[in-house]
Amino acid sequence: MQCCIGKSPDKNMDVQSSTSSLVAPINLDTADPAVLLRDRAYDQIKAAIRLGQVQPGQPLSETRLSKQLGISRTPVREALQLLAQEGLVQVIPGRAVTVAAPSLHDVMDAIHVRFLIEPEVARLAAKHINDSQLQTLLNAQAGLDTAISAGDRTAWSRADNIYHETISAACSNQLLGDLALQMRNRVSYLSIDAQGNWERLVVCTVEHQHVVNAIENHDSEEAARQMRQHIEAYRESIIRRLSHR
Amino acid sequence: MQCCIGKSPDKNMDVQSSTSSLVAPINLDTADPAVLLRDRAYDQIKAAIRLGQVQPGQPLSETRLSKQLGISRTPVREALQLLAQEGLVQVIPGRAVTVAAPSLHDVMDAIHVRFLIEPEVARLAAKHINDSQLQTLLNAQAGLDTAISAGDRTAWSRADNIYHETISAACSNQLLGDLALQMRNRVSYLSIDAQGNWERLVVCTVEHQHVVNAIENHDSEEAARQMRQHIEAYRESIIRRLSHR
DNA sequence: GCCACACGACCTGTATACAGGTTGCATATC
DNA sequence: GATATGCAACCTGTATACAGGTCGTGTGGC
Repeated sequence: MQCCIGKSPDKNMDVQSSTSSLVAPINLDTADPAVLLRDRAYDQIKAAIRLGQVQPGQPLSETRLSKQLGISRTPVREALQLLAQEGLVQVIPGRAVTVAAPSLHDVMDAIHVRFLIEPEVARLAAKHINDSQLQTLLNAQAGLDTAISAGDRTAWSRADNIYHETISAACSNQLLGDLALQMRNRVSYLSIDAQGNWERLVVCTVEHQHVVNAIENHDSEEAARQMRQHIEAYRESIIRRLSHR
Repeated sequence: MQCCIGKSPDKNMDVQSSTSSLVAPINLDTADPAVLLRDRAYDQIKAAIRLGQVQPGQPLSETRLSKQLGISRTPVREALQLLAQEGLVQVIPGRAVTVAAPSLHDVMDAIHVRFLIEPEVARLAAKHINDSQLQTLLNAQAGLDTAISAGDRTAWSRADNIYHETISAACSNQLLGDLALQMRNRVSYLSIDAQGNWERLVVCTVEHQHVVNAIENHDSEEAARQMRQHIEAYRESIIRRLSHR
């Protein structure tokens, strides 16, 4: 049961109704009109899911979202369908759209795919990365280190995103890179992952460093090997966390 | 330039206009109303692309498709966005939607992903396939053989689809299986692939048989190995065909 | 004969309208 | 008090309306 869904809606307040706003309204005046509303809605909803502002299983009503974003249902609906295709939301036809709540089996399936894909992404990145991308990657790694020193989970997560996005972009196979990011996004917002214990983040940062080192040395095989180890450790950390409950 | 696009449309014939129908209209009376129009539009458009009834690069106007299918633009638009996500059509925002015309580089990227994914699909299928799926697979293989004997390309293609769909379904990782099918669909409609020379189809059928044998014997490693060889041969056949031009 | 420009058909992106269907609550009945 | 039933709000799926923008064609000027 969600706190703000059963509430009787104020019919007079047609925009930004009494429901607590899970997503910020889109400012139609200042925003670049060339960017489609659909894409902006997509970004906002995706961010809300990734930040945990809406929980897995929670319904995402098109009507409500369109009011909160200050746009019509059409672009919201299209954004939700994109997210459904990526596995972040689940559509129950004719009934509801909810934040996806993948089972443990689903999570393991996604990790399995990551295990197949990401070592190859790292291998290719080590071969094809350019100077600017390498600099971004090194900065991201530095960001991870800093976040660990500062004990800042949010900063770590931000740097981690840049880290993965940079490697995916550097692999010279856009399809493969996009798939890698998608597989990651499929599970990264789940509490099982996002709130991983601090010790794991520390270890993870070291693993990331190993991958970065290999990429910096353009050592493809080593990069793939390190990434494989990283995914394997990630998989085991999730299994361990589950068995602890 | 398409033959029927520049034609001045007959405003009076509001449905099924003079444009030659690339997709058959959806019969709203007989069809199951539980199936969404979006999904039926998706199936029809996808089939038209896969059958080569619309060529890569050719524009797919929402308006025209909705008239041809006898439904409104909304479900057509949603179907096109699904297809765009799967890489079968390309959206040029604000301008047009066209049948995707991937470059050689794009094709090679997709094959690279298949090379990573499909051997694992075969490996898992050999482990997890059930009796009914195995029977379907054996039937599909028999269909391939029959089609080769009869010299029937269409029948071969149909059996090939069932073959791949069955293996993907049998791999017990739905995400992985779906990805495998998607990667295949991304290129299978291209003339470079679909009209592969006959000799290749004969060899391909033998390769398929090797995979089937391994799966039937539940020999995972051998299934993976055979599938790897199959994809590699496929890749080389495409390179060979291109260098012949 | 060639180029610039204006017009018009068409198309996409977005908003809104309409038609079922579902869900949950309140009331009535046993 | 527990269960059945009816109602009302809401929601999705689909259709339609509206607002720009794009592209090709045809005409006028040079």
